[in-house]
Amino acid sequence: MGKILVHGKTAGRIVETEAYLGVDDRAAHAWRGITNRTRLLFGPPGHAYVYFIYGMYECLNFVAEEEGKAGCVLIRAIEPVAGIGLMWRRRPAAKRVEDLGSGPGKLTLALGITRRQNGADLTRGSLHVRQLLEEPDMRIEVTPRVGIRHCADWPLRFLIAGNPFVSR
DNA sequence: CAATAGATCATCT
DNA sequence: GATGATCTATTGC
Repeated sequence: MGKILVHGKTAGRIVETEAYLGVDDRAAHAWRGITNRTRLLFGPPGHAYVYFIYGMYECLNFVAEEEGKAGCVLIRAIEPVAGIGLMWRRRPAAKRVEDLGSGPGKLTLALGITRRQNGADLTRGSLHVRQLLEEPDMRIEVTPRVGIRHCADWPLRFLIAGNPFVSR
C-alpha cells in the first residue's frame, strides 16, 4: 500500500488491495491447488500474476508467499501519478481522473497491463514497484473482500482511508 | 441515486 | 457447459 506501480511510461500509487490466501481460501484461485493457471501462484514471490476474467478484463496480482506456498495480493485501485494523458486514451469511458484506475479491471487498462505481463519479475523490467523515499502519512482501513461468494466476510481488503481513488 | 442486464471467454468440471 | 477476484450503459424512481 502506498507504493508506486510502474509500467512503461505510466505509473500509479497503490491505494487499494486484497489478499488471497492459499489452499484454505475458497475465494482464491489457488484453492484447488496447482493447475496450469495457478502454477505461478505457487512459485517464487515478487512476480506478477495476471488473469483474464468475465471475458473482458484482466486483473493484476503480486505473488506474495515463498516458493511452494500460494498467496497473492490483488491490486484493486491506483491513484494516477505519471503518464496520465496516456491513461485517458486507454480509458475512454472514464469521466473523471478518479475513474482511470479505481478498480482491478480499470487499472490494468490504464497502465496497459495484459496477460503478456503474466509471470513478470516485479523487481526489474518495465513492470515494477517502487518505494517512495518518504511515504506520506496514511491510515489503512480493513474491510471484507469485494465480488466473491466464498469467505465473503474475511477482512482481507485494504484501502487508504479517505483516498478518492479507491474502487466503488 | 440504486438496481440490473449485457458483454464475452479462459478455466475447470 | 457453467462460472466468474468486472465494468458500463441503461432503466426506473
